[in-house]
Amino acid sequence: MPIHNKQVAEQFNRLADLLEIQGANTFRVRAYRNAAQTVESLPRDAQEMLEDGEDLSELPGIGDDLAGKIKEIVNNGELTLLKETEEETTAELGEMMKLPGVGPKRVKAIHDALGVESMDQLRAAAENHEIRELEGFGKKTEDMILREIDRRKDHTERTKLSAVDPIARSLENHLSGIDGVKKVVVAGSYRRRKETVGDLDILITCRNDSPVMDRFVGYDEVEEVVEHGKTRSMVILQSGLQVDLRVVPEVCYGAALYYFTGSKAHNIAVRRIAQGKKLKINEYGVFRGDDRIAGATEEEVFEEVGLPFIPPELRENRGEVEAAKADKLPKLVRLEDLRGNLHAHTKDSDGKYTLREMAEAAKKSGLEYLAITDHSKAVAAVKGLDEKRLRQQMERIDALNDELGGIRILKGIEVDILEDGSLDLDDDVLGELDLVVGSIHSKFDLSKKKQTERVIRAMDHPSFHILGHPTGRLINEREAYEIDMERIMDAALERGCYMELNAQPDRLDLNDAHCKLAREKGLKVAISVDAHATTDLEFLRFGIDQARRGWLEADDVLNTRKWGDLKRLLKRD
DNA sequence: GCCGTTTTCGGCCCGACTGTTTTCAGTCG
Repeated sequence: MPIHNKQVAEQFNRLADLLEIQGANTFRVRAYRNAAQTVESLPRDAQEMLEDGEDLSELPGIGDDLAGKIKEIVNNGELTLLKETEEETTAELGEMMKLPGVGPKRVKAIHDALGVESMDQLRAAAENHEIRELEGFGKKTEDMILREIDRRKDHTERTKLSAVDPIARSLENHLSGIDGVKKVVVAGSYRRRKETVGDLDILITCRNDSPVMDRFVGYDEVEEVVEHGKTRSMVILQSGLQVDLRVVPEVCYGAALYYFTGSKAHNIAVRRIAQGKKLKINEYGVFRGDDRIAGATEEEVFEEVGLPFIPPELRENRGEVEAAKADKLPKLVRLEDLRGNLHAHTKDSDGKYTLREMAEAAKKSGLEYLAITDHSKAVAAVKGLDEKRLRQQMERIDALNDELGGIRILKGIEVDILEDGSLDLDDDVLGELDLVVGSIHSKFDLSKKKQTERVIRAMDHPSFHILGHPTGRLINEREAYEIDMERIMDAALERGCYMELNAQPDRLDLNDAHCKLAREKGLKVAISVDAHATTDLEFLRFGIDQARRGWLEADDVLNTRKWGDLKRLLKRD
């Protein structure tokens, strides 16, 4: 049975929760949490790596013990230590710790004093006012526990970056307009442009007499004020999103921005380097002894630590600190580097606009080329094109290219990869196209081996160029299908095929780790919006965000090239 | 439990806010 990294990470996290309740060494607990994070962000399953004979103890934060435990989970599906700990401590206590305001000490106190072992019992104890009687607890804590139990159900998921973007922007506007406010910036995973965001961390600088904190907690969209302090406040918006606001002195702005941008793992790695130079970094600055020697800007902070500026998107402790030390940071691709888009639909299949409308929108947005890639006939539900309709569309594209100046429309298709790996259209017509994107839209549940071979067989086709949305995942909705990404990438390299980074904010597929893997292999990636409407062209920026998180440079991206150069790259022999 | 240009033992980030305290513990980020 395949065991995925997510399951390994889950077991480590559960174990960490329970150990914490038992009062285990906090650093031991942290070691499990760090390991969970490391494993989850690997581009390949640990199971595969083990099968290939790789030594997992070489991974950062994984020693002999944890490597052995990963092996145990992969081989047995479960971890003996976790099972034992769950028996000693009751598995559901770990769930209680996820309630905001309830940590290991309080769970243990409630459990020991009242015998509470489940969420239902916790609610009953709170409703019977048993909790407020405990030492160290009171009415407010009891009320909070009840409130958080109710909120828990609809508050578990992280929010997609694209959904958070407009919320963050209107908050920024609101705060910028308040009297005395100088700088406003959203830090955290939002600034790192992570595909999903847990909460918003906003930093501001302002005059001492600015009413910004009161105006923040009084913002229209605020549903609940969790904290309201002088330098820090926290609210929950009607959308369910949590927002933290911090007021920082101007001399500390850079240090605070750096600190609150994270990630935590990255910050710790850099702080270690600082320690080696007898420096201390915190949100107030870089200190030598009691002297603040930097802090007003992020650049200053990096300079004092002796590192070049590391772009926020890279700050995940995935090798960027080592790369910075060696002065080998990538020069990340930018939105303005993109010259074209290689995946777009029209009304001929499931797009919302005509060929001409899509072409004009692309031209207006400054693109030099746009590939029209409607669905093929297998996707009958969206009237996918057969050979005849595709040829008609190709003629219309030729005519449009003669008429329109300033943009080139490429004749393409998003052809279905059928279950056996064959393509859904005749070889002849595929050979006449400028661009063939091949995608999977059916049979998501094949075994990993079959799914992988299906895709490789599709890439054997001499007209195949780019694998569309390579894992099929939909963020928060559908898991990736089982596929051996490393084999797929190696096969693509051998055949002269490429990967798509689908920039639809619901997809962002390839993910960041896969992009990094592609780059390491020297496999180029197309950043494509998969546009179904003229307005979708805007989504290219989400693709760029993800590409940057995946360390991609302009040269690693197919569509940073002029059409003439791209055409040569697409030529297979 | 991890890790090593202070190292194989003894560190591992630390400050703000809240609620419960009457000087601080717990939690969070």
